[in-house]
Amino acid sequence: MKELIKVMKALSDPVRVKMVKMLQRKVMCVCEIQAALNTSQSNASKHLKLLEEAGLITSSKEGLFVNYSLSDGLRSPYAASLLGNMKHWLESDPDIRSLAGRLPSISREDIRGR
Amino acid sequence: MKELIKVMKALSDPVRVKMVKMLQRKVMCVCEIQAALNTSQSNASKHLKLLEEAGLITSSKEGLFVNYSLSDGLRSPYAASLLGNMKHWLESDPDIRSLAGRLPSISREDIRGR
DNA sequence: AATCCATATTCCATTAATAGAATATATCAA
DNA sequence: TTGATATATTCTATTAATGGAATATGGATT
Repeated sequence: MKELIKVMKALSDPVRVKMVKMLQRKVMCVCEIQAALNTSQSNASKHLKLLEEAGLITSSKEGLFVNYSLSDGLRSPYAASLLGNMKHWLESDPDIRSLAGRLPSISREDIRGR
Repeated sequence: MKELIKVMKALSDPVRVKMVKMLQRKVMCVCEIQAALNTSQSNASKHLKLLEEAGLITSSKEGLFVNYSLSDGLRSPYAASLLGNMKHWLESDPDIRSLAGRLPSISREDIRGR
């Protein structure tokens, strides 16, 4: 029960849902996610932690960067099912479409300058 | 997006998840649900309202009673998918099994006396 | 070593969620 | 109409969730 609640709670926030939708499109580091969502660094980091604890995403270090990607779902059947749903959900949502459109122009190399 | 968040939030609380699991087994009125969950009347009523607003359950009046049942999911594709998942999720959860076991002995006729 | 940089964590304030008690509403019975 | 009953709503208090600023951590670069 607790595990299910954790996954549901993780997907109960617009910021985190947007993060999942972004990671469906590409692997991203924290600073890229932060830039895409136009939020604070701590906020991005905290939301990502919640998603990871729910088994929805995973992280791996690459030098100073931490890359986040969608989970394979092996850890949580709830996460696996929901990730399957999320793949087609919100694909026509205006906010998600615009966010997805901006993704190609967001790269870690460009971020510091801006 | 808002609609999805509403459904996810609705299923992010143990009380409401238990309500859904109970309604998978039989149609119940508020006082039966309240008795099964051993909570206050206002609490039961409020949680049910949330579930209904999310499109997960529906209600119909029968005299003084209000019967709640699972939604057919026509109103919200998110609710429909999640209800499908919930059908097999938590079937072996101890709390849910014990709750389901108690259901047959809970009837509106008996409640006032106890 | 000293510094820089990306990320994580802590701190603090604000808002949302939850619960029970009290009250309001509506329907049935006498 | 009066009273009883099931449910909904309001009120109030407590806890959880959210967000930004500040700080800590750890790896890379000089």
